[in-house]
Amino acid sequence: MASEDRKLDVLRAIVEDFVSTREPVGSKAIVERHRLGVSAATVRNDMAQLEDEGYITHPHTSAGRIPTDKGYRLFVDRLSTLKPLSAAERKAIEKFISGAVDLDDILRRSVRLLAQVTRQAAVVSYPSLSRSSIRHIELVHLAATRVMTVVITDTGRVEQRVTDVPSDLEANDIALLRTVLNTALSGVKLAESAPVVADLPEQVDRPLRPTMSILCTVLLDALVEPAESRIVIGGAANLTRNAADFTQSLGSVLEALEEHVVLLRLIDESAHPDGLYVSIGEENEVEGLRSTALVAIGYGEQTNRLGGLGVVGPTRMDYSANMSAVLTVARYIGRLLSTT
Amino acid sequence: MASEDRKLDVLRAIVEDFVSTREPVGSKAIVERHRLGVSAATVRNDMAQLEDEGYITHPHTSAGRIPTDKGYRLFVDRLSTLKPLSAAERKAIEKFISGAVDLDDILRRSVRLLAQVTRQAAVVSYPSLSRSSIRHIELVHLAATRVMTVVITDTGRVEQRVTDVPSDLEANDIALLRTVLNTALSGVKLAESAPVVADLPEQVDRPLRPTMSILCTVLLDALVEPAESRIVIGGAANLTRNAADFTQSLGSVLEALEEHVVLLRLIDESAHPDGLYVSIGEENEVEGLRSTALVAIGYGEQTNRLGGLGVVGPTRMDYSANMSAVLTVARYIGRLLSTT
DNA sequence: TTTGGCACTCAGACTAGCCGAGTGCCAACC
DNA sequence: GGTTGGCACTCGGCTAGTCTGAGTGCCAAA
Repeated sequence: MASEDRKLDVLRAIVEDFVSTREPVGSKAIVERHRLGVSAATVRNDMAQLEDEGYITHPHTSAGRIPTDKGYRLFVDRLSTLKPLSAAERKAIEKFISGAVDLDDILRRSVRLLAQVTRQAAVVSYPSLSRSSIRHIELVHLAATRVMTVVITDTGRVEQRVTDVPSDLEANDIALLRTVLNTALSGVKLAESAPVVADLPEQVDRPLRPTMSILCTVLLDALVEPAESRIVIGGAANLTRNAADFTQSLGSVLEALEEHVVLLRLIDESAHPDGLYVSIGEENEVEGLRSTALVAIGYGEQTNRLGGLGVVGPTRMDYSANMSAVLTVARYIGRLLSTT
Repeated sequence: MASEDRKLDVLRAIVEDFVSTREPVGSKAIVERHRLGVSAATVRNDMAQLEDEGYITHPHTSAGRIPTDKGYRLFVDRLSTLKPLSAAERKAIEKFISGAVDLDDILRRSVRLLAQVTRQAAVVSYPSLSRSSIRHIELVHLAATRVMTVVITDTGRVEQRVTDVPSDLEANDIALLRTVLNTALSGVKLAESAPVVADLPEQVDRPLRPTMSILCTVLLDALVEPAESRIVIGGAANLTRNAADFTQSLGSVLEALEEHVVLLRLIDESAHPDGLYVSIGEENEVEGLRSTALVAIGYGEQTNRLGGLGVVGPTRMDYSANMSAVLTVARYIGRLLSTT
C-alpha cells in the first residue's frame, strides 16, 4: 500500500502542474518538477490508485493525467493554502475602490478589480434589500396626483417608484404622509416591514387613506426583493482565454452569467461571510456552469450579511490565488459598506 | 459593360445568401436561387467587376465570393429595405417593456428584448444626464452632520450622494435648504445647471453658507456627467454563435463591450434619433469592434435626444431585420420615457 | 514497497491522393 | 457589345495511411 501522504503530494503536483501548463501531466514530468524522492514508476502506481479512487483521469491511454472535479475538490479542501495578496495588490484594491462615489460605483469598481486581479469573470451582488433596513422614505410631489416614492436603505441602496394617487394632494398632505411613513418605518428591517406597512393606512385621517393604501402597495412592491435583483458582472472576456476548458460551449456559460436571477440566488444562498464557498464543475447547481468553477463569499459582517461576490472560471484555475483575491475584496467592501 | 443594375442585384444576392448560408457564394448558386435571367457565366463577369471595385472578395481561388465591408456598406445604403416587425413582435415588445417598474427595469428589459429579437449582443445607454432636466432635489438627514442628496431627473434617473457637512443641522435647516435648492433648480437642464448652482450659497443666511457650499460641490459632482456613465449590455452569449466570423478573437470583442466609457461615447455620439447609424467592420472607430458591425440609433425625440441603443454582431448579419428591431425598440422606449 | 525494464497504446503530426466547387478565359453567338 | 457554353485549371477540404513519441500498465527483481 502506497503512502497516503505521498499520494496526496502526487495529487497536489498534478493539480498544480495542470493548472499552470494546461497539459495532462505524466509521471516523468512529476518526478522532474517536484522533489518527491521516488521514481516515476512509483508515481505511476500512486496515480493508478488515485485514478481508481476517482481523483484523476486519463484523456486517453497514452496521455498524462488530469484532475477530476473530485480531485480539485480534495485539493481545495485539504491541499491548497491561501496565497495572501502582496501589500501592493492590497493597496491597489483599497485605492481603486475607495475612489468610488456611490454604491453603484463601489460595486462596479469591485467587480472590475476582481476580474482584473483573478483574470476570471467576476460577479458582485448588490446588498440584499431584505437584510438591510430602511433609513428614510422620501415622497416627491411630481404633479397633483403623481408621487414618486424613494426608499433609501442603510446600505446605500435606493429604490424609487412613480405612482398616480386618487386625489389631489397638497404640500402638507405630502409632509404628513412622509412623517407617518418615516416614523413607522425608519430603522425597520425590510424583511420585517410588511406587517408594519399593512398597518399604515389606519394611521392617517380618512381622506388620505386611499392615497396611503396605494403608497403602501407601492412600498410593498419596492421592499420585497425585486424579482430581477441586481448583480454586476465583469471580465467576461477572461472566459474566452480558457474557452477550450469548457466542455459546454462558452455560449452557455455566458448565458448562465446573464441569468441574473439565478446567479443572484446562487451567490446569495451559497456565499456566507464566514467562509469561502467553492463549487467545482458538476457540483454546480446551475446547469450552465457545470463546466466551470465558482469561488464565492459573502460580504458584510457575520451578523449582517449584505451581499456576495465571486469569480467564475474554468475548473482548472488557480484556486489559492483566486480564493484570497475574493476574500480580500469581500472583506474590504464589507467594511466599506458597513461604515457608510 | 455590364448592366449596373444587374451588378447591384448580384451584390444583393451575394450578401443575402452569404448572410443566410454562411458559405461563400458561387455564380451557380446565385442563378439557382435568384431569378436573374442570365447565365452563370454572366454572373461571373459581374462578380469579377464587383471584385475589381472592392465590393466582394475571394477567400481562395476555388471558393465563392463574400462581401467586403465596402460591399456591406453599399448593401446597407442602397439595397436593403427595412423589414417591418410582425404585429406579434411589436406587441411582444410593448408588453414586455411596459411591465417595467422603473428606469433601470425599462432599460434592462429593453436590452434583453433587443438581444432576443435580433439574436445579437445588445447595448442600451442610460438617458444622458446632461440633456435631461432636474425634476426634484431631495435632502435626507441621515445624522447630525450627514446628509444624503438625491437628484431626480425628468427621465427617471436618480443620482444620490452622501456627504458630511460642517455644522449640526436642524430639521428646519434641511427644509430650508431643500426649498432653496428646488426653487432654484427645478426644471433647469443639467447642462445649464452649473452657473445656477454656483450662485446658491449667496442665497442662504450666513450660518448655512458653508453647508450649502459643500452641498453645491456635491451637486456639481453628481450633475456633471459621471465619468463612468451607465450602459447596459445583454445577449453577449449571442456573440459566441458567430465567433468564427470575428477575425479578431471573441475576447477582444467582449473586452470592447466591457469598456463602458468608450462604448457609451460611441453609442451616444453616433446615434441620433432621426436616423439609423450603421458602422461596418473596419469603419468602426473602436479598435475592438473592427471585426463587428454596429447598428445603433438614438431614442427620445428629435429635439430632445435621451440616449441610444444598438446591437453588435458579425458583419455578416441580417441588417434589414436588425435595423428594424433597433428602430422599433428605440421608438417605443423613446415614447415611454418622454411621457413619464 | 520500490524500482528499472519493456511491450503496448494511441493522439497528433505529417503526407499523399482525390474530389469537386468554383473560377477565369475564350471563342461563338445574338 | 453584351451574353453564353465550354473547358482547363486551381486549391481547400476530406480521407486514408504512416510514423513518432509520450505515457501507460505490468512484471520481475531489489
